[in-house]
Amino acid sequence: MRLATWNVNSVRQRLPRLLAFVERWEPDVVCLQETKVADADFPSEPLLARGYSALCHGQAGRNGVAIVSRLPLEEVARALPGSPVPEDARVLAARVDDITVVNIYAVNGKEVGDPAYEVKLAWFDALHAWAASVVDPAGRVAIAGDFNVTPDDRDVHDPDLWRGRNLASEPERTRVRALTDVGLVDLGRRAAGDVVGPFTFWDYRMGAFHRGWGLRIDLVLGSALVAERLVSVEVDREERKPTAGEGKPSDHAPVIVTIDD
DNA sequence: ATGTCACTTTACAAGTGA
Repeated sequence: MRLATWNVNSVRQRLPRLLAFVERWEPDVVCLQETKVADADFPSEPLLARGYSALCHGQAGRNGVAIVSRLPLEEVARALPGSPVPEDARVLAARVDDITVVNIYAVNGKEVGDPAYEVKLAWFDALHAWAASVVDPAGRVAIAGDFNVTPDDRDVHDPDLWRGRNLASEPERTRVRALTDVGLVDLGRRAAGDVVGPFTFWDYRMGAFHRGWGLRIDLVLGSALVAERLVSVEVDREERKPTAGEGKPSDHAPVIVTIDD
């Protein structure tokens, strides 16, 4: 199975690139974040024409997640129990083949000290509690999405600059470690080994992509039975370039995970 | 560190969230 995750920053703005992406990679499943569209306005038809159905949990203008698949999808959940922001569309889970795919768009947190940062930590606590009760350690589970956290300093272009700041602070990293302690493996890090990156996000401002100022915040966590079948994890870095396709790029690059069937 | 982008609104500019 080929499973991708991509924060598209508006699925309608990114539609030509999304269609080109599925034709280029032929993924079985794509988890999208920041679709920024109500379910009724999700662009299902051009995806259906390419053999992909979509399950969406959206809202107008902000947040929004969707799972796009060429394999049958069976919805498992569309809410995070105990979320401090229950009105936000941030979670969607579905059964695909023999894998439970959980698509998440984590709270950004703005900056350490901001009330939104405390909401972020509480949101991860709710995710951990839910995962600990729902994720069957003996089952096949993948939690994919925009975590808005760099798991450690290898995931940051300049650790000294980022030390202690939102996206790199210790309390958020502790929350992500709590998820891996449930028995989930960070597949991107396992595939890459002990190197810097590969990054998946570059801010739109300051020419961050051109300057290499990236972060690895788009992750796929897999249960043991998924991790043992891991073949590869790739980042479609080309897709972040303004010249890579029609229209402007998202500030995130897609991550593509291949798992042996 | 913030040189941009996408969205919204009693809309033709400014605020917001990232």
